[in-house]
Amino acid sequence: MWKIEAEGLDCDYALLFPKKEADSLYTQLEEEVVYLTGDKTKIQVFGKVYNVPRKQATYGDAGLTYTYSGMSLQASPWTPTLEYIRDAVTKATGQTFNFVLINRYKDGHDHMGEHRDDERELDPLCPIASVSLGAARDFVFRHREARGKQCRRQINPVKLELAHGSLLLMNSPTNTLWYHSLPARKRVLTPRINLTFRRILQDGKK
DNA sequence: CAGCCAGCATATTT
DNA sequence: CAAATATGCTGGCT
Repeated sequence: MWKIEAEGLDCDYALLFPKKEADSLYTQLEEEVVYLTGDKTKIQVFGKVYNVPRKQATYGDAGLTYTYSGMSLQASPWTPTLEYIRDAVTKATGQTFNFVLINRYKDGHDHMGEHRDDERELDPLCPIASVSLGAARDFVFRHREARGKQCRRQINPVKLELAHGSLLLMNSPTNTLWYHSLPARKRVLTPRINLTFRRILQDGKK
């Protein structure tokens, strides 16, 4: 397990699963996970509607709802594989989670834009655990004050590669001060499944 | 070289 | 004010 640190950024990175186990978890998830369809695959940004450039699914404890970008997503009940991964993350980090957002990037064209995980129902003090399975992908952090043409400060972005079977733990206050993204990588031809384990507050108020 | 790719600023309206 | 988007531009690499 090693530390990734910068001003206001605090992450831990580790290989959680050896290759063989990661392979079988990946295969099981490809069979088990049911991704969102219909309206839930659309997103509205700057007044325009787009198809989300990846597939998404939400699992978690009964009754939990996760809201972002104006849509409300209900958690499906945990599958055995997801429980297994969740418990492995808890064992490695000492943190407990009641929800997981799954993003599936079918190849290097699928991606995710710059954002922070600052939803209302997330406790900003709880870390978010990101498990990667499948194709390795680059991952980029940028400080919020180092964005835009006339940014206040010059702070270098932090880049890393998320490997098959890896765990990235994003600790407070990383998610408040830094944006992160999964840029497109046209040369990547195979899928990556990413699971971000979170703790959602029951009565989400911030 | 030409074509592709990556990085980054910007669009626009709720 | 800020946005889990795409696009257009620049500059670099193959």
